[in-house]
Amino acid sequence: MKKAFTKEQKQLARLAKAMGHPVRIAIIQMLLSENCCYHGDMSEVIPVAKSTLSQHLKELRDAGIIQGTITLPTIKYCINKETWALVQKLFGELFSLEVREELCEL
Amino acid sequence: MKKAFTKEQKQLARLAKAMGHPVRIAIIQMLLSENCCYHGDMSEVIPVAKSTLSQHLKELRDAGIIQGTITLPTIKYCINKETWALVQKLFGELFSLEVREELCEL
DNA sequence: GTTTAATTTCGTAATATTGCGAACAATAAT
DNA sequence: ATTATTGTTCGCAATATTACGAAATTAAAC
Repeated sequence: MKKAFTKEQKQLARLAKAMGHPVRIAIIQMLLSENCCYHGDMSEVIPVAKSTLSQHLKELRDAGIIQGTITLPTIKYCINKETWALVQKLFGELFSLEVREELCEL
Repeated sequence: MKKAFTKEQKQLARLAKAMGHPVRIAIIQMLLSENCCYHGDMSEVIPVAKSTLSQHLKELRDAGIIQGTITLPTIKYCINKETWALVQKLFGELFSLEVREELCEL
């Protein structure tokens, strides 16, 4: 029987997709290791035009993975802790499924 | 200084991207829980046309996450254990970076 | 009030993704 | 030989992604 996708499948796919680009991985790593930083900080390190960086920041924001606080003229970005906890939970659940040995030879 | 992306950033992005669709999450979950199965088995459960399912299987194959063995007239799919271990390692490294509390209020 | 700084939004182009049904393999069964 | 069975590939259309520079935004600094 065909079933619609579960909420968790959709969430996981959404979050994985948001992480599916080197620029966005770099942003996430930077925010995780430095906790908070600004567009400009990231722009100095990540090899992409500023406007492109903005687009990637927006996608991570839309996925809920990061959040920004306006402290004009800059914007401070950081990881959204709730969403990040969800990311860890959902991927953790997937990783907890053990790959059985027996049946999987090529 | 702008740096090119590291190999790991590119790998992680590639793998995340491959997981960034509900159909592909469903495939991965099914292969993890049943270890191996056939296109037909998945087609009965996953709400998408067979040709579309094939495309998603191909993408997961191209990313190295799954592999298929031909046992005509069927093809048996299963998780690629090496790649799956890499997925766990790379995401694990990302998750091991703790989100610091202090600086991240909205 | 004009300039400066930091970032986003707009416009645009190139490419990629997603989805479907129809047509195509490749073999087993009749 | 013909017909099922199981998947894949093809052709096509709609939409989304990625990228860049130029223009717009917003408020502080002069």
